[in-house]
Amino acid sequence: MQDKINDILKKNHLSITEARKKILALFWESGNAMAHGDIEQKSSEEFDRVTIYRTLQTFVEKGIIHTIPTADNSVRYALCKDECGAGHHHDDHVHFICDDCGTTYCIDEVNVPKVKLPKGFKAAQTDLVISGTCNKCEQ
Amino acid sequence: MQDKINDILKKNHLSITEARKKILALFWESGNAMAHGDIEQKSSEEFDRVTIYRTLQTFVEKGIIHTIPTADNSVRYALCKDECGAGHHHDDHVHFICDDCGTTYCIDEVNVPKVKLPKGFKAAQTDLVISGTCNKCEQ
DNA sequence: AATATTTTGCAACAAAGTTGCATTGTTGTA
DNA sequence: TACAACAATGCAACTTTGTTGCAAAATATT
Repeated sequence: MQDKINDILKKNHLSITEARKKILALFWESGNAMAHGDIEQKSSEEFDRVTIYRTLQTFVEKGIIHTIPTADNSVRYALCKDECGAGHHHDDHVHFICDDCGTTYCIDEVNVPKVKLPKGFKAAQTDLVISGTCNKCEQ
Repeated sequence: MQDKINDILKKNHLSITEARKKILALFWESGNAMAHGDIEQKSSEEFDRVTIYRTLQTFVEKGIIHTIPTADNSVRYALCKDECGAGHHHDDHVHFICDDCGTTYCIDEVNVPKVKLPKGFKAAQTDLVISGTCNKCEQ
């Protein structure tokens, strides 16, 4: 996995640093989306808060991760599909946020339907955000 | 309009106060979604920041307004359809956020398609968030 | 290995949101 | 309408979240 991570960083002309390797690895291990706070905790204060902010920002700019809209104000990040292995890039995402445990899932099986917008509106990105109860939290 | 506003507040067992009347009126006048900051500006610092936070929170709890997920971390609020006059309540929303001017539109003409989720996932709310260029910002 | 470039951590700051409590405003009742 | 009960507001202090500039450290380039 370390090789894969190095590849991604090289491909994006980024220096290979401890912080970037660790944070990328965290995304892989978790599988789900993570908020800044999650990363801060999971890296057990190994890196400065500022470094994490800047790393996430860099990753978003390079298209390695993407932000997920949430109704509360917590920004969450997840690996872009490109980097998930599927190998095709697109800007449409379906995400499921569990109201119980807060976990954010990327739902890849579902396609975002094309929406016909009123005249003059041009879509650049479409996010379908579904909240409810996940399969771990249902009784 | 003042009557309508009073009705809504009464119906929800809320005291009729200046702050609530003014903030509800702002939502009507604007037509679009508003962030906390917008409200603070538009009420020209008539009310304490804390009052605005608490009022918005109360309105959300009572189902008078709802939050809109956004990819940046700005929480936005909009009137629920119930209170918009359409008279039917549902938890599915289509919103358009302009990357240029930042305006958030509630797109009512479009229906959120029902999405089939993996086993064990139960949807409570579905938000379709589209970002791009609005009809005022296109050249 | 030495230099150029990039990244990091620190400090200081700005913005956003929260909490407790005394004061004020609103409501229901006599 | 006046009074008591209750709810909402404003203030102050605080926490959390995110940003910026700059020197020190790590990484890349030759």
